[in-house]
Amino acid sequence: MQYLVEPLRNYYLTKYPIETLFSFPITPYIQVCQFERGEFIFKEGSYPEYLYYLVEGKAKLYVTHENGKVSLINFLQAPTFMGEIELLNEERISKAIQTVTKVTCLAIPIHTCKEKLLTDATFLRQLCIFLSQKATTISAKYTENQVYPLINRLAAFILVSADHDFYKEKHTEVCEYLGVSYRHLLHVFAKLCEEGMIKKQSRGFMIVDRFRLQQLAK
Amino acid sequence: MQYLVEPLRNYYLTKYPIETLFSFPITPYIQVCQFERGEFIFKEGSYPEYLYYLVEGKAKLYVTHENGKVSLINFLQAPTFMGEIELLNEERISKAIQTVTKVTCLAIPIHTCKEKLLTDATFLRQLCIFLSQKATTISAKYTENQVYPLINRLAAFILVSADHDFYKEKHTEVCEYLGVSYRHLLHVFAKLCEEGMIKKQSRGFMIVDRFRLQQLAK
DNA sequence: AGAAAAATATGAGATATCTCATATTATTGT
DNA sequence: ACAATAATATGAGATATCTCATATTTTTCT
Repeated sequence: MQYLVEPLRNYYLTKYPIETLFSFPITPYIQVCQFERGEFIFKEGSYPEYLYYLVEGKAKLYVTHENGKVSLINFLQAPTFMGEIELLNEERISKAIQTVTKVTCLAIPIHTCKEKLLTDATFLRQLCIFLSQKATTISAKYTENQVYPLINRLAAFILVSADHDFYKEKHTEVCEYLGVSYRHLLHVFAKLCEEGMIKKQSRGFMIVDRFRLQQLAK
Repeated sequence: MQYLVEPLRNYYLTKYPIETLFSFPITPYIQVCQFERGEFIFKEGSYPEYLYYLVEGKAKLYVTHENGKVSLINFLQAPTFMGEIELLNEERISKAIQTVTKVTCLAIPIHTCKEKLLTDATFLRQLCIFLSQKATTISAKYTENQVYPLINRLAAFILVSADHDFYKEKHTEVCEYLGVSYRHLLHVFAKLCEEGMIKKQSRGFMIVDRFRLQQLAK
């Protein structure tokens, strides 16, 4: 991870104006930082020093269970806060965040800003909206996981993540996200191919029958 | 549902002081209302008129899927807000809330109070804390659902919900809460009995080997 | 460029969970 | 008190999903 200095710092602050989320001038407090692909933004167990606002790149939020299995709770994409739960509850970090691509964040130091933040109605309102949407998304995802078999959820996932009818996500990430074993994920991919809805290519799958895929996804 | 009048209204307002959650005097706006067991507090699809604060009783929050299955997302117990997500996002209600016992709520009319609420830092901060805890609870529940088979989760559930080593929850509710079929829930109860960890009684189960149950629950 | 690590692939067998059918018992409303 | 409704119970068979083992290919690091 590295902190950006001027003029780069200012470039990002201008490109992603964050002041509107606060009722006081936040810019002087903010550091702009970049994480390499694969770096950890938060590790389970520590206390966060910054509240981050992700502006570029993609990261994943996950938890490691006692039995060693990992659940990928969500992919995080701009714009999103990270570390807000710990800010509110003075807790240790219970979920790791690791970048998937190079990531740029605006970092608000908790030590110096906490009091200001927790009494700022503008910020708190934004945070409420953000948190409520997060809760809604997560609970929707998991109730669906529970009620539909993988073939339906995978059809839906292929549709939302394909770009120009071409799907190329990593199986290793997707099986954690959808909460199934790697093996089973491949079984179901094979089935969708057999049924002629998608077709395997060198580095991904081509959607060949969008209509039937949509029906499966419901 | 019925609204309580004085002196009962005042009795509840005194017993459950809610003013501390706001920076302005909220009491004049509040109605106290009671729902009978089994009544709906929210039905999917409508817009809420009140933000409720549950002070007595127990309710369940659930969602009905397109395939007709129902997921019980969470049991709601005092103290908790209901309808806060719709207040923040101006959305239709996407999750039904039905009471499990008789329920008493403090009801804040959205129509008259919305602006005041959404600019009140004290309230917003409380709501942020509430929402973040809700998000944490729900995501913990579902990631566990996904990673542990029912026998482990049921062991844990029996331990937390038993009273003096006696478990007497309704199977019909529990299978929805744990996200499995009724049939499968009973299979696993039978298994725990066979293994001698619990023992069936006329209207519930007695815990007879707490230690092994705890090991299963991990 | 070569070694190490990560991702992909596939088989075989086990098990967790579901669907549907049907019967009995308890609870609730009138 | 009785009818209606909800909850409990159990069997049989299907299927969704997991575990483990192992091989190949691709990507990353030095």
